[in-house]
Amino acid sequence: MISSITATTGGQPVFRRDLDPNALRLTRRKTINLLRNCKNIAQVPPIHAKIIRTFHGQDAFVVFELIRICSTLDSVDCAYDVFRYVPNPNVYLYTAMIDGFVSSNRSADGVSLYRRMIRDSVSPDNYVITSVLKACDLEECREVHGQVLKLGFGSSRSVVLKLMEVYGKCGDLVDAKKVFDEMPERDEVAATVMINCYSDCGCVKEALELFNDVKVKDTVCWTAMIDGLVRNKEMNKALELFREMQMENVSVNEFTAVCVLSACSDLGALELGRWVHSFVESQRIKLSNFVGNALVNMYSRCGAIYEAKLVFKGMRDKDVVSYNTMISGLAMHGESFEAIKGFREMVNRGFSPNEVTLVALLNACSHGGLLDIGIEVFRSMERVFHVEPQIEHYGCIVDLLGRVGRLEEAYRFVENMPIEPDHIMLGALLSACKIHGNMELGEKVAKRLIESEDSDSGTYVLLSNIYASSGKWKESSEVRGSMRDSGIDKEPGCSTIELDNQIHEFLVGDTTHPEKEAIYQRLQELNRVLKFEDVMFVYQ
DNA sequence: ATAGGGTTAG
Repeated sequence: MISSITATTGGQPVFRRDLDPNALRLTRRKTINLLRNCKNIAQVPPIHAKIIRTFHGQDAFVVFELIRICSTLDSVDCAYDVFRYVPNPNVYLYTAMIDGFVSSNRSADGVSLYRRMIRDSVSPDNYVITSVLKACDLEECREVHGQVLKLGFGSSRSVVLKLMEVYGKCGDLVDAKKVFDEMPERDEVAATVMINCYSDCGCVKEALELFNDVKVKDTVCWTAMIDGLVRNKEMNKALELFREMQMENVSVNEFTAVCVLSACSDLGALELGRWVHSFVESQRIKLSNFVGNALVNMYSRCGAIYEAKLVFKGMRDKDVVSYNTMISGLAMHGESFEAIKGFREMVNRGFSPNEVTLVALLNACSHGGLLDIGIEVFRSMERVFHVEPQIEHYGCIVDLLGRVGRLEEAYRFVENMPIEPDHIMLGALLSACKIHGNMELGEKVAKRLIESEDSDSGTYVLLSNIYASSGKWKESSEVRGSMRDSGIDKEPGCSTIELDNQIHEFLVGDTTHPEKEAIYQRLQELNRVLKFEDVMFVYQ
């Protein structure tokens, strides 16, 4: 990217003499349109060069557009290169730049730019305040809140709504509620934001109470409540609310469909998912990428990989998320080579794989036992795809080594990693130790897990099983005992299954289902089949 | 010229 400069000769800016105000306006219009049509950051530099020639990088309207385009094209550094050479940026430019930082997950840069703006005595408006609030943590939010009151933006609707939202996101329900209560007209929009605050803080009960108090609820309000329930893992309640919504004749849109599909994915509610699919088609709800991706995800996670592929194939403007969803689904179903094929197609079509793509691809390798490919992918992550390996990627490699039985190597890998292992990674290693019968290493890993205090009941159970299977009965029962003492055995395992549009829920040790005898008998049969298949697999 | 309630991948 070319750096914008103020062209000077002997200290004086040079302006093109042949541009009268009308011509300037026309050129500005044309340039902005050119910028808006850019699909790729590579198309921007020639236009930028022209902007420097024509406007000397000083026309706020054009620069504003330039900053926004660079940001939307995932090139916030280019946007900043433009911004930092503007001598006295106005509040519009600050807003665009802060927004750019926020959407690239660079909140700290957004906040410090806002501070610089205040220091440079540029008066904030309600737009820039809502922008910077998105970047704030709790302390910064309080600071901006103070300024808001001092500067008289306390009655700006968008500012107040954003303040509530950020307080909620930061877990400060008290202040969110305070702002809400102080609003002169608490309409359904404000209530929707407050419902989200409750959901963000895990207060489902309060969210539902407020929801029930809202007199006239529109699609957005219903959708927010359904989504809040989904995010808090109250799937059945979410689906119940969805049915209620339709009985109240509130129209369902693509947002609602995506939320419900996400609930179906979690519950494995294939039939309801299919129903939402046909509902989307019959209601002519826009089959956007959001909906398409949610459908692909729902079908894969409900075990219907064929239908997932069908939806995926039918999507015309697939994006990175579409590919990631499909590759993850294929990996989940053990179709490792299909997943790799999907990855190749994605790269060939010019998409840049991101960190999620690489997790999916590594998972595919792991599930297929493709050690060499997996290691190769991991090694090329940074060099070829410019993705810095995160804990999830390291975890995939540990999983991969563990699965193929190279446990010592996996342990060495963990010890040599530049980051600390988390309980998920150690848990994967632990179960690999159990599967491959490496008791010494298993014991070492389990102890490390329990010391880290991040362990769940599963760790204790596995450690106790490891002791039991090597005849160390005393140690085994001691582990069970310390599990009870630590109160960690309280979390009940839960699973659900959908049958004839009914979601059946089962808790660990649950014997309340009317058909429990038939269910447990069938379970035992399945266990025998699985054991047999496992043995066959080993001796193949 | 800008924002202002709800969505997908691990």
